[in-house]
Amino acid sequence: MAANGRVTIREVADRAGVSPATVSRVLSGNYPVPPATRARVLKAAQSLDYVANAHARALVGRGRSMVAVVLRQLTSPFYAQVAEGVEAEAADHGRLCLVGSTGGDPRRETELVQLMREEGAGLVILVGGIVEDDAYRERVARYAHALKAAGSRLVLCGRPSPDPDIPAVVVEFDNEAGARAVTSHLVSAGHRRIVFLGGLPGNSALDARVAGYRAALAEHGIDAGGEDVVDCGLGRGAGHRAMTELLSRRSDFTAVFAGDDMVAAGAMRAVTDAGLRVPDDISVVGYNDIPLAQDFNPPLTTVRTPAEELGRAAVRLALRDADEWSAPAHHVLGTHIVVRDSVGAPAAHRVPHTTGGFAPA
Amino acid sequence: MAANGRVTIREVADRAGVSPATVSRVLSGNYPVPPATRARVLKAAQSLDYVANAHARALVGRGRSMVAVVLRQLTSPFYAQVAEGVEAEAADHGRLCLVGSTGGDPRRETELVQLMREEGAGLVILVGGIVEDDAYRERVARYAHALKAAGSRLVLCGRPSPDPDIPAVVVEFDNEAGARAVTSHLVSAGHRRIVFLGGLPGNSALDARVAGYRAALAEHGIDAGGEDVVDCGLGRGAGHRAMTELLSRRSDFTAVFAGDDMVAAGAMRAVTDAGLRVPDDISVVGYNDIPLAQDFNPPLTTVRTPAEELGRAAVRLALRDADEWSAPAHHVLGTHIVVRDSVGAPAAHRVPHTTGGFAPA
DNA sequence: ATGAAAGCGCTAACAT
DNA sequence: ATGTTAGCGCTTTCAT
Repeated sequence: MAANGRVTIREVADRAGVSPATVSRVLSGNYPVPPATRARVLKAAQSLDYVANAHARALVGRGRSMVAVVLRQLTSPFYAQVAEGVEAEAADHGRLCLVGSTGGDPRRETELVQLMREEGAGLVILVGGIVEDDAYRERVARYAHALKAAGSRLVLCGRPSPDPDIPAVVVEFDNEAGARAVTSHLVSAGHRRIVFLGGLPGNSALDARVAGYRAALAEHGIDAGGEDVVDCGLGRGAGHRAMTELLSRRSDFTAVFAGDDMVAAGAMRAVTDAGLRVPDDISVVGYNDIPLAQDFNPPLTTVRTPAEELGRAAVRLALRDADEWSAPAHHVLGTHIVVRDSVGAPAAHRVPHTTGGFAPA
Repeated sequence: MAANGRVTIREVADRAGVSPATVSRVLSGNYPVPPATRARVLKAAQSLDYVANAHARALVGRGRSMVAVVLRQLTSPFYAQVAEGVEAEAADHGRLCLVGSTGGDPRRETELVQLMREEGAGLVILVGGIVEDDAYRERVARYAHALKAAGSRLVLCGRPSPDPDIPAVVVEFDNEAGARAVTSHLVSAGHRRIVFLGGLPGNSALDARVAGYRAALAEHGIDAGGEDVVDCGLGRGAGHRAMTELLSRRSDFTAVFAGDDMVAAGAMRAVTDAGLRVPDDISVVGYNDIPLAQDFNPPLTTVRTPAEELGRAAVRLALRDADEWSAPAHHVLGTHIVVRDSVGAPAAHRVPHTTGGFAPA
């Protein structure tokens, strides 16, 4: 037995009365071995409960490399779905899945990419929108080139490539189209004053949603003052706080477009806390269609983004890409709006008065 | 450059004009090296963008082993929280985290444990309740011994050890106490006929909750017929289906204790669909206190199980255990009930009539 | 058909 | 202070 306690191929060989080379041949199965010896070796391996040492295999270039996912957090329903998709597709390809969460800290992200490189991950998947500043662009370019040099691939999942020339596979949603669709839905229901809750300037995903929201408004000839997007960021808490404050300051809007479903959850709770009702007093739409969106009060009208498929596509494309030595792929997945009960006609009593004494934080 | 494209320690050595051993010494930092050479080596490594090969390190026994989590699925809010705790604590110990989901398939579980063994994971954490049959007990014993033989540890997280003698660390909640507490809460509110929705015979966690529920009822001198626990299993869908059916068949109960919050979500939706209200017509309590429980309609009274702490404790204890070569640890984490708005007084119009024509499925 | 030997990238005695 | 050597567990020529 090896020093660390693991059974080695050597011991199996001894037990079976053959050389390590022969054991390797039957275990790898890529070389013809007479059934008799083959059986003997297999029996020896089984009785010793032998498991191959993945590190040794990797060292000689025979290991299946791992798929690494780096995300902000696992407990966000959206990220969890993406991670699940990644894991499932990785499993389908016989790969193990390494995860790391950053909590949104760029330093931790760099550290994780480094660790994944040490580990020889074949795919490093960065998931979720982030604020795209110069430092970020520079970082991503570094990751991509370093990974490529080592024969691995960087995958940007749910965020655009900062530069089309960096060697990264990107898979994302058309956030702008989705946002335009829900906004139009709100307008069709009669709403004219719609606030966007949950902007995060610099964040690619949110910026695109804001752009879609503005585009839809413009299409319908509605003039949305800049003050109609509240940059409170994401998360249930942020939505609750921002909505509470908004309610105390303004009464000129009849609908809110939440940056994502968690923000919508917080916002709806704030509406209820204020003694108002959704959708009678205020309509709300969200984004992502997390599994529990149908259990909100009322069930939430939102945009369905196939999160699990995003994760699956990330590994599928990157793996295919790696096999074919082809050019970096760029895929965008479609989204669609799912109508439930959180949108109604605008409340008659909430009259628009453009001079609402409101100023952006 | 190595065949696979990675920069090796050899190249760094050449570039710095020293031997590989010297490079190793400065990089590992566990051996005094004069500042001058040290700087030279560091510069060379940096300019070559060298990253150590974790496999080579692991092979010589110098790698930090990984922490592996095996769970049913990542998208369950409860499991996601546990996984997040595991990842966080692993990170705090400088360990990377490997995940695998089984979808509840024992064969996949075995396969994953095997892969984790190949990978040399120092900790293999099995999370979540399962149905405990003989095959399961036998499997877990095998895992535990195999892992121990290789110097690793098996951790049972949120499930009891099938046998106190197997070398596994176990960390779990006192499900019975938690269930007894919420049940008592319901009884204190005046409820006498409470159905338990979401039993799953053989599943350790659910069985314990059912036991706690029965114990509380017995304490209060209430005779719960065996027909008051509905074995519909977990998940939102199961809860919705079971509750819908229950509502169509019986009207003699005034409260339901859902096996977990997702079941509660489905059940509450079913109540609403039936034109009834929570808690006016029927009171509902859940289990786990997932983050969105406060956003249910109405906010859910439930039992808080510190899921993230469960995950953290799993790795903390197992790592400590491994260091000290001490005996297998067994920890149970406390839970507490959090009161929100889903429990009210029993509806006067829902009169108990014990002969409800109801028969268990 | 199967064994012996070299080597993957790294670290740790053991020299010098 | 630093280089040389051996060897971790495995696969794979190259012999036999």
